[in-house]
Amino acid sequence: MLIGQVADELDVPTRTIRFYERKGLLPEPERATNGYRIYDDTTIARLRFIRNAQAAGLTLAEIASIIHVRNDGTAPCSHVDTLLKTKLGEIRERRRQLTALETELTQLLERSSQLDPADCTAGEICHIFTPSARS
Amino acid sequence: MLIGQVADELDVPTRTIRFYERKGLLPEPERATNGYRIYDDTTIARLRFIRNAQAAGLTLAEIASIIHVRNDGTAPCSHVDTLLKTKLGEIRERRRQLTALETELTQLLERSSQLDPADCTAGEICHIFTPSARS
DNA sequence: GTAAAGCTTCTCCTATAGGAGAAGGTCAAG
DNA sequence: CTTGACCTTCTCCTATAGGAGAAGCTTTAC
Repeated sequence: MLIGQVADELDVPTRTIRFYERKGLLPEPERATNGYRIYDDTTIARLRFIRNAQAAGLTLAEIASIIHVRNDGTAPCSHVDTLLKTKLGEIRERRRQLTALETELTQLLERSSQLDPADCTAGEICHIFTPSARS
Repeated sequence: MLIGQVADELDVPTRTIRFYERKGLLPEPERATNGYRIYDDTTIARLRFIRNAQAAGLTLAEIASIIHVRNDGTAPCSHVDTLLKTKLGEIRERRRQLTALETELTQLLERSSQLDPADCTAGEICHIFTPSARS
């Protein structure tokens, strides 16, 4: 298959396939005599794997690390397990931050609804952000 | 004050102050005869404002837009209010996504704990991500 | 035979918020 | 008079996941 056919089948831009190759996510493909890349079904499977891993929130660098372990001849399962656990921790932490930010924003909006723009001076730019002195 | 003093007072790198100036977040300061930037307390206030707005999750571009409105002579309160509401929506959406991702990851990890690495074949890279056929 | 579509490589660009280093001018203290 | 600390501008680099365009082959179709 040529790159365009692979691209069509998976609905991925050809640019992305070359990009993955540069990043080490796809092996260097064979070339036809004219220099065109030639792929087989293993590439399709590989691209599907990448997509699944991305859906789990892994970055391309992390996905690449999985592939490298596999290329070393080892089943990357335990590595994947570690990655997923770490990722889960990151997501929970990020979610905690967003929750805090949501609270903060809600308070600012509440505050905003009670302030009069006429009281907003140039020096503070906008008094919605000015820490209130109320104890 | 010279840039280093401002930097020390707010615990911000001097590079960041120049960076904000380039981005239009700080006005071009006066210069001493030797070319050094000279600041007064309004700059300190401005930097505090930027920090508060950043803490509310606004990007520097959004903060710049607030400052521009203020520079046009208008109280930016309603603009800020709109920005904050939009931001709140974004945060909620992002949080929803993260929640979904957390569920997905939890399931993958559950799955991982039940799979045997010995069954993981090279073609699929790692079978943890292989969609299970179980109905 | 020519036009369109597909392929190749090259380089730069996007947004985000700065960080890093180079090369040089300036200023205060010893 | 020199050293160290401070300031100046310039340019490139970080991570993320590609997107965009240029210039040039090749292949397919009419």
